[in-house]
Amino acid sequence: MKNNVKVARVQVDLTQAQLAEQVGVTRQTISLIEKGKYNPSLKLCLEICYAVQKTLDELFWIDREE
Amino acid sequence: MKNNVKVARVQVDLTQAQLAEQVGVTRQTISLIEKGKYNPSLKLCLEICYAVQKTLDELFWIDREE
DNA sequence: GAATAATGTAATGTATATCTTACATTATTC
DNA sequence: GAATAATGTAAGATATACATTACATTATTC
Repeated sequence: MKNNVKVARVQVDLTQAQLAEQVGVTRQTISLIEKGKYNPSLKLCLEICYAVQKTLDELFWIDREE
Repeated sequence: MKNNVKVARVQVDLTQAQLAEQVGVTRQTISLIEKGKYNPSLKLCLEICYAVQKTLDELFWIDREE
């Protein structure tokens, strides 16, 4: 499972801490999601999409190779 | 938070039990997700998309009215 | 290059997604 | 309409997303 959260976050000029605050989680949670170490909840994914102005499909996908 | 899982599942002619087996969870989990009583993990959402041949954006969205 | 901001990550605690088992209700089939 | 399939849901157990606190490392700014 992979994601584009980091790229999208930088594109809207947010730090991890700022994104975290906007979506209502801690900075650590954002960090772990960007690193692919968490399997985030749908609700959090949708909040992130809203904050970075992307769709679910643009941000998240299954990488069936790994 | 709302979803179209039930409609999409019926469209591909699967029962809750069949979809559950395909995505590797129990029937109860599918039932609760369709009812909107769970906030499923991204991984499970992606598995469901694959099974019912829909994209994340087609199946899941935030309903900001409720 | 020193100060500061941003990010990585570890330990421990909590909330909740999901499982297991079980039974009740509703829809479908003969 | 009786039998069966499909679905709803409840109780208790387990795994893990996420919080909290804290510190280390890396990037940025003056």
